[in-house]
Amino acid sequence: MIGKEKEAYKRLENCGLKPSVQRIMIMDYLLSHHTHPTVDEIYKDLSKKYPTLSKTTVYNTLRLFSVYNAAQMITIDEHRVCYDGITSPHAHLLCRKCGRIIDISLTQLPVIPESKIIEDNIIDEVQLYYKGICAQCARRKE
Amino acid sequence: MIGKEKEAYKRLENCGLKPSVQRIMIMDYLLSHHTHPTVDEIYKDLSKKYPTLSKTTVYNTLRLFSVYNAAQMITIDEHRVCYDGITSPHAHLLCRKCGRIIDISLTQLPVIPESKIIEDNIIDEVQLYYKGICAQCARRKE
DNA sequence: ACATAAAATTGGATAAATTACAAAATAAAA
DNA sequence: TTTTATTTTGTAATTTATCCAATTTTATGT
Repeated sequence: MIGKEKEAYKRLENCGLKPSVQRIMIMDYLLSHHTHPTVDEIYKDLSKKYPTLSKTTVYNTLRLFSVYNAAQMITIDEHRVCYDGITSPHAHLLCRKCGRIIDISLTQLPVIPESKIIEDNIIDEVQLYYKGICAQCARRKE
Repeated sequence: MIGKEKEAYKRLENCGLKPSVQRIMIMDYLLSHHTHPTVDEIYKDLSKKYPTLSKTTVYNTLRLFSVYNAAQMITIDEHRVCYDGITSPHAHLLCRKCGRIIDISLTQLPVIPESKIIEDNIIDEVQLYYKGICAQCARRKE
């Protein structure tokens, strides 16, 4: 296993997931592409190097990651689910112009506890989504 | 037009939307069902009383509502989009047990501005999603 | 190491959600 | 009323995601 994949391997271990070739490959993709990729993007990219990879495996694996908190499932886009290898809390912005999903730091924002009881509901996951125009597109406008 | 639909009519007017029969019907449904219904639920219910209603119309109309801020589009559930006739800011909880979407008041929670510039990004919509177990299911557990 | 059991992956079929689009109906304007 | 614009409808097509049985890989016990 090459060095780059060490981190992926560790993440899987830490989350209690057996590190198969496919899981390492997919986790490594998430850790080296902070673009909030879709299943299809990951599948298309990885199947270049590993042609027997099944799309079902990509679906199953990413879902598994999100259940085991090894990755975040993002549902900001009504059309498709995206994934994020960064599991520390932060918000996401969907740009209505370019369609990209941008990370927004929570440092200046109200801190939202990851786990909490609110009105007797037991919360185990929080997602804060913004929609609008990203900084890049806002500049390009003029 | 019966009294119940007056509110729907007004909401459409206020949001700059022409009040057609279908739009009033769909808006009225949202205003009298605070269950965060899916397109399919709305379509199935309304087509009982109005059999020629097209599902495409329901899709188009709800999308229109969300663009004109006459309703909220909710993408907390990865499988389908839901709609909410309440446009004032509040959070949503998806219960992992019963699948319902529950409204969570923001009064005790950090206030999240509806419109703001964050790190040069222009924000025009905010969605705060929680996942976990709703109070009802949590009680039922024992 | 070998046989067996368990877990993970594969790929094709299938299902569900959503959109495209052109025709028909309705409403608005001239 | 005629014309024009808007809205609705219904079918077909697309996209996303899941099901499932066969295969492959990994783990377990002898």
